[in-house]
Amino acid sequence: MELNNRKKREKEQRRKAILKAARKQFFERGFKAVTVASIARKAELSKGTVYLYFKSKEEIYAQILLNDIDKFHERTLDVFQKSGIASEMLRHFADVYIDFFLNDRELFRILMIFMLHIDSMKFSEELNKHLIRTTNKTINVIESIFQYGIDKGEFPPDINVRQSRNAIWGLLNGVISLHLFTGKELMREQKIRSSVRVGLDTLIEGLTGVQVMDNKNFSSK
Amino acid sequence: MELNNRKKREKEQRRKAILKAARKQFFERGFKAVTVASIARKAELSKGTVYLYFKSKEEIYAQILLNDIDKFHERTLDVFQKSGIASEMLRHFADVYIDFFLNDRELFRILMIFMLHIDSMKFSEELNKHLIRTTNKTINVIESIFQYGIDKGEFPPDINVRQSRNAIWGLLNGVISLHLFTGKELMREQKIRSSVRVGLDTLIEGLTGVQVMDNKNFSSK
DNA sequence: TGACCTTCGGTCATATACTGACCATAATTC
DNA sequence: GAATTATGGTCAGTATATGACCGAAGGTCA
Repeated sequence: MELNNRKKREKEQRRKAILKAARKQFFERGFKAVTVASIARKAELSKGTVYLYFKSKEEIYAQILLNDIDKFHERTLDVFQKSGIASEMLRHFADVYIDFFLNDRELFRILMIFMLHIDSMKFSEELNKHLIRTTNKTINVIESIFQYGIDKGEFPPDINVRQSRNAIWGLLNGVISLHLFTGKELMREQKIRSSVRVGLDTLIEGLTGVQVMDNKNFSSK
Repeated sequence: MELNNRKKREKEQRRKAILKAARKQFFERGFKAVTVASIARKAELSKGTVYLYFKSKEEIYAQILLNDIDKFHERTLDVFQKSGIASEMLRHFADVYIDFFLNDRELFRILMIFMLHIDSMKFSEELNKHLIRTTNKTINVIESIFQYGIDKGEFPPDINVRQSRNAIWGLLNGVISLHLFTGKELMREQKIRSSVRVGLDTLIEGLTGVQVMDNKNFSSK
């Protein structure tokens, strides 16, 4: 049957309600501790109905993670709009990265655990692949920035793009992981930003030999 | 089956959607010209579904009319809150009456036709009874005000309450009908209010012998 | 006038959506 | 390691929605 608008709207509403209820619970209590029944209850649906919209508990989790990461990825694409200078793009990227994960620590924690212990996670092959692919899309943004810097003559043509990308990625994750996993959770946002800024500039200089101009105002939004 | 909240909410939503779609069409094009199919279409439901919520086209119409009148009746009850003086209550009643019908001319038109040509309307006995009963509830508010005036000593005890009530009711309907059914639809709201005011005060004086104080500010909202 | 056509209120068999008791299995308890 | 509990996933049963269909009423035309 041809679905009319109302029906479509209502289906989407149900889907959203399930995802919303699930997201809250997963991020509060972790994948394991949350039951499908409790998701259903919160979404004001029965368990059976949840399974009409998603084929498994894991699929719900997957859609939440992948959707969140996608939203993040989309935001990182802004860096190409805001500036024509590669080093500024990298700074902008770092800002977006920090913003996003400061506002969604649990997602970051999950992804970190995923990346660090990929073998021990018992997600399906399917979800693993998706997560890796989606994560890579984001990592590649960094690579693109370096490539852009080379093309524009801002960076020397002989730098190792791949290695540079990994270094930046590692720096960002390192600082934020430190923040999340050590006892230093209360480290102030501004502190994180400034340590990332310093590390970033140093790293860019080391990788490319380019002296990054000291623009202290840059991070102000 | 025990209906959970979501189900209840959604049922109410459907009902509201049908009534909303129907109300608009009935008041724009009249009872006859509107088809159940078009109501259903506007409410984004099928004709069959409309009949799950209402047992006939007339029942939909009935609920709309009765509900509108009930809302009106409720508002007229305010008169007992706002003042302890019967003549002011009558003025207040007139204000509410005018306000309501200026904002809902079609309902008024329908009721007028109903009252004037009750025999020619082909509503069911059921709806006729309801309409009359509901209308009477409102007329009785006027009667109550007169009774209150007598009890408080504001009006002489020997006035004919029933007759007074009918006179007021007639005055209000007369002025508004004139406005609606003659070519003078563009007569300004303020004009109607002032002609009702003058007529009302004169009528009260004639009926009760009480000189109504000339309080020109009364009607300001 | 009466045969034909159109329209529309109302019905109902079918289709879609939702539910929660149930099942198999894995975790936990004792 | 038997017994109990907890939970992901299934499915037969129920509730809700749909639109093709029917009959009556009114209109049209010869």
